[in-house]
Amino acid sequence: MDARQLDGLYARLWRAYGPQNWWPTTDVDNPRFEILIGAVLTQHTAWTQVEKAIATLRAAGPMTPDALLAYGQQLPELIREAGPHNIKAKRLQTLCRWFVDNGGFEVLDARATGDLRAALKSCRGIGPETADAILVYAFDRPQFIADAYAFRIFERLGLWSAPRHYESLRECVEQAAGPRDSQHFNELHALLVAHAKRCCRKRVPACLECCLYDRCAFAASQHAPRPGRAT
DNA sequence: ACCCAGGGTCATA
DNA sequence: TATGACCATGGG
Repeated sequence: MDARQLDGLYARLWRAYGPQNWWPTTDVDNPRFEILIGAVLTQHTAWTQVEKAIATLRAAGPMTPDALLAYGQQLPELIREAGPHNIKAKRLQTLCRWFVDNGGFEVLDARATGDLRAALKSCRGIGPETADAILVYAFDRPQFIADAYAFRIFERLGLWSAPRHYESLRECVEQAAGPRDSQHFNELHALLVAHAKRCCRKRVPACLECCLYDRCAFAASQHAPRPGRAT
């Protein structure tokens, strides 16, 4: 994967889907903290479910780390609709404890990206992808989020064939992208998710409605035609 | 009745 | 290091 291929993909995604305005938040007072919560809640869980859990949390009280910690053992019930809620309640409270103990945004904003990333990952339940999502959307750091959608799309475009190792794809894309603004990675990830949801579903292995085919919004793409298909 | 979702951890071998 | 089980609710 080189810069031309990556830029070409980005341009086609942008043309097809336009600005995604991520990360979606509902809290006008402290949207940044809500991103941390949403990043944990959305682990292996549909975003529609996360919205419900966040709405329940907001109805219960302020979305602050202290409030979430104070819920104690009743936090799981408040986020019940977000998939594995018992585990996620613990992860949220671990993250809240870390956030408070490390001085909140005021202090965290001053830390170098690599250091901040390592600190986030030291929390149980915060893996590489969740850490990068938080870095991009809550801390405006330029990181590529190498999620399952990214692997699926890059594989189907012939831009990735190695094993699905998170750091490998992240480094490869960041290398190809070159020096970029956080907004670029913000939009790139959101566009990949938008495209995956629209026409790269998991159960369509041949990618019949994906960008390799004329019927898709990506039809004008410049990548090589599919083998066995008329040019 | 399945498969899947904006993952991560832990126990095995 | 590399799989598999597990979490657990709701939509397609």
